[in-house]
Amino acid sequence: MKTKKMAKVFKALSNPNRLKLYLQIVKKHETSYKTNCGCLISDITNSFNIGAPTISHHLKELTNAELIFTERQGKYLVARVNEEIVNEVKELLKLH
Amino acid sequence: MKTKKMAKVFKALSNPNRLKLYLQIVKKHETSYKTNCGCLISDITNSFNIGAPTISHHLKELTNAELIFTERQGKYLVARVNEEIVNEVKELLKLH
DNA sequence: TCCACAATTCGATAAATATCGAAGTGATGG
DNA sequence: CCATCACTTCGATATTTATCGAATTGTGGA
Repeated sequence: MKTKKMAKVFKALSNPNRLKLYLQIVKKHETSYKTNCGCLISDITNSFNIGAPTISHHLKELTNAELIFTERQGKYLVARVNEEIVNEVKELLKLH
Repeated sequence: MKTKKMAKVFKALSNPNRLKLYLQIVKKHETSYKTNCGCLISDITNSFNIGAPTISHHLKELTNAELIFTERQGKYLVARVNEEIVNEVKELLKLH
């Protein structure tokens, strides 16, 4: 069932704060594209007016929907965009 | 705030049944593209195993997110896809 | 070793939502 | 007219969810 998986992706993007979070990760991802160094979450956290537990929760949702990958680098958490799934979304929304 | 509007669109697509509903409308839309005759809801309703009130609710959500337009034609309700907003979504998800 | 910092887990709560059945509306065909 | 059909509205309910503060874990630097 592809719709179910896609619905999950849309749900992950359906909260304004979480969408903003995702877009930030995308943006950082682009900025650091050559080095592929990913995106430090702590940088983002400070620019949001929601608490760290909530950020953590949102990241888990994004990860669960396979929109991002996260990886621990020592003290910090690094996020990377999964471009594959974005392409699936665009494919689904293709109009003729 | 564009993210808020887009989050609403994603929320509208975040329920599996509602996504399926939307995709059906898209499909019918394509089928009847030349005649631009839109999509009869009652046709769709019968192929879903959820009640009419729920369908009605979902249609309102899709309309509210501006993903579709609906129009009454006598006894029936006709739905049309708003291609404009799909393009906005694709624009937002554009990776570089 | 201990402190400060980044992030997670836990428990709680208020708000949103998907779905239903029953009742209501409005158009059509007999 | 009246019955039927397509859809909507209403009221209820169970589930999900966004967010918080407090406590916890784990890492690196002093």
